Amino acid sequence: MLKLSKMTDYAAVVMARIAREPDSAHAAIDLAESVQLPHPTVSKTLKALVRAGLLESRRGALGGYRLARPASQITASDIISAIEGPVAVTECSHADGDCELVNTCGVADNWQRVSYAISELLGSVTLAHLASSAPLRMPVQLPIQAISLYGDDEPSPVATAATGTGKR
Amino acid sequence: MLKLSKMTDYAAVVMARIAREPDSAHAAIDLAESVQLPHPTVSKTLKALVRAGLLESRRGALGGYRLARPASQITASDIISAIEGPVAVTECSHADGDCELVNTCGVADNWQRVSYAISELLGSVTLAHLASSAPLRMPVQLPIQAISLYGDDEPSPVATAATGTGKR
DNA sequence: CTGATACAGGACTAAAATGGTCCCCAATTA
DNA sequence: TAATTGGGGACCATTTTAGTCCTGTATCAG
Repeated sequence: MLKLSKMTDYAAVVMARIAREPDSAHAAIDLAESVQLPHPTVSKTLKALVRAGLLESRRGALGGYRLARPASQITASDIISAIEGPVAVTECSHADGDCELVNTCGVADNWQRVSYAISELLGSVTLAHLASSAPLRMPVQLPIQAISLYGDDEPSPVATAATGTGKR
Repeated sequence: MLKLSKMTDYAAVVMARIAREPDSAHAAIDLAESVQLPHPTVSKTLKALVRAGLLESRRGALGGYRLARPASQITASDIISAIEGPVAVTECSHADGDCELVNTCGVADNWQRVSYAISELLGSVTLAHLASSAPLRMPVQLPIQAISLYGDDEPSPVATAATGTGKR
């Protein structure tokens, strides 16, 4: 399925909800009400988003949550990472070298690149996009044209970029 | 993490292994040996790949598995779907209308498009690519340029395409 | 025809991840 | 000072996942 967890799903919904009314603070209980989800669950999600630096919180009466930065500067990738950790398709996509099967695996490098491409894609979708009711236009036949085999002699610029990314 | 399951990971590794030697039949036990994974597990994975139509099997002595079609015509998306079902980022990405929160959610449509884009991306990576030792060149900054907001009045071609896809 | 090989299908178990709840504490404001 | 609201983490139930095993069936060699 390559599915996001429910918590991440909730996070996106709640973030979008806040993004549509960015100038006021939103109490967890109100958000829970407006998205029709149980309060404790929403609350837990919000805490994670604060910890990840995507939301700011204020306690006390009149407190609540608001975006830490404009919705156009928060990406789908940010939200996903906040809840489930860095985007990586396979265990070894983040290149820590702790997989003892690297030798017999034979696909690790290429998975890493795929992972990187997905990560880029998700990084290009902002919360402003998600919250918008105007549909996005996604690159329909684009990937097929863009992907091509790279010469053996020529070092791939993507390879180095991808390797440098996946810290954990 | 947006992570594939281990079984899917194994599936990719094993498929790649077979793809590198497409003209002979490969017994499960030999494959298990060569990728250093337990035999029953590899066997289970292979069965699933046969059921999905990606591999053909033959029983008996001299039997084993081989690709059902050329490696260039098997995609990463095929392999993932074979093990974990159709690629979908969220529960509602496959548009069956069985999510009672659609009204309060507000992001379903856009997640569907993201899901579709990822699916396309994975559909453009073939087993031949994965098995190749030559690194792929992935579209590094491409998605950012390709994604843009779509006018409200103009119906998005992607929207219709995506909706038609996610049968289960 | 017989026996060895190798896949098919599915039951089963153990371990881990996930979703969700609850409680007590700290900060803020009226 | 009291009411409100988030912070942190413990905790539990359920589901999912990974992995094993067993019984059956097709194929081939001799």
